[in-house]
Amino acid sequence: MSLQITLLGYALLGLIRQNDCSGYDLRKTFAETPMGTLGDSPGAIYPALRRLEERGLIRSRPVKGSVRQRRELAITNAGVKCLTAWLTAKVQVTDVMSGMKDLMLRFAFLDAALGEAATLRFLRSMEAALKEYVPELRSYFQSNAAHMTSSARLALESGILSYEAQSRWVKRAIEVYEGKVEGR
Amino acid sequence: MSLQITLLGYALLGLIRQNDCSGYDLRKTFAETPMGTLGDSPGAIYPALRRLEERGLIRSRPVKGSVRQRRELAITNAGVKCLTAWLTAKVQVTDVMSGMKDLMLRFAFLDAALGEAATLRFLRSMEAALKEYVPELRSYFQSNAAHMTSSARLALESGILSYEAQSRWVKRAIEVYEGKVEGR
DNA sequence: GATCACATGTAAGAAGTTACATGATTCT
DNA sequence: AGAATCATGTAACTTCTTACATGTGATC
Repeated sequence: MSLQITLLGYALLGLIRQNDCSGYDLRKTFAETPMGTLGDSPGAIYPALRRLEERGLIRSRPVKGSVRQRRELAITNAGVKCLTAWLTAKVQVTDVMSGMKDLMLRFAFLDAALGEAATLRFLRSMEAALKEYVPELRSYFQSNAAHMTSSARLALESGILSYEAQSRWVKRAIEVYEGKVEGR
Repeated sequence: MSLQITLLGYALLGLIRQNDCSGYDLRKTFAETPMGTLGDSPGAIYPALRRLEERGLIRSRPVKGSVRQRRELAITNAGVKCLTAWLTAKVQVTDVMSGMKDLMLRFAFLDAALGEAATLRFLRSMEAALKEYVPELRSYFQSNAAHMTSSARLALESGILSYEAQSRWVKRAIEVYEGKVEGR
């Protein structure tokens, strides 16, 4: 039973952990922030919430005081545990390969949920994965650039540049958090 | 009827246009190139190919000479038309918002399929979309950075940096193609 | 009185994932 | 002979998209 939780599911879980809120509030959050690309349609959010509740990761109850029909959502202990497992999982090369979106969502929730030391561990793990992947990409580029069209070559270069930009960002972020963790 | 074609569908269409090939060849391509993230499972590819054929965008026929049971795929006129429409569509801000993956796939196919002038048009369209989106992101950052956690702030910065890296790349790519188009 | 914002959902259908199924051919 | 590779597919399941459905309270 249960098995995997989608990115949308984790996003909902992470937001609910930060503040108890309603499904409608969550939709608004998606609509108004750069997280919007995760899907802001009720047809995705409400079923995802129901699944989280079925799995015991959140609890919902109608709000008494309110005149409107509003259900307030709260994370459970099991939910916190599940979110933590996701947040602390080692960053694999395949995670980096499939794009930064998932990783950045994890990172955005990290320090509020688990503190600075955990955030730093995440960043170092991400740095290691990038250090493994970027040379792979570069070596693919060097072997294949010759027989690719200009645009395909440039497209690949764009990917490499973007991972290099991520690498620089990660380095800077580590410095920021090293300062925080050490400087107490 | 028919309606939309997924990114995987366009990827298949684009690859078949470049070289007639089999489903197995396509799987190998996905497995061996950085395009792999589009999905290399037979359960995705074969149904996607069937849909393309049902819509008249590709044709398949068993290869006679070959001993193995192998179907060779070829693009039809309708397929070329459909691919061209996708490749030449104006880049919207929403396209940029949902990530560079789709756009870079389009770009990778562009010059072999439609030549340098079309590639340049695409790049300029993409540049315009980025010029609209990056300031939006920056302004969101400025309004909200104050009440965000450090990690959420850094995550957003990472997104901004990555779009800025894209902007620089696009500028350089435009220069490359301007040289090509003018320098004849 | 109508329309907008709040608030929650369902229904139909498309597409992807994982795992399985099948069979031929080449390599060891 | 057995294993790996070539080659094509199906089945069950999960999830997302788009569009619709429903109803309240506030605003014009």
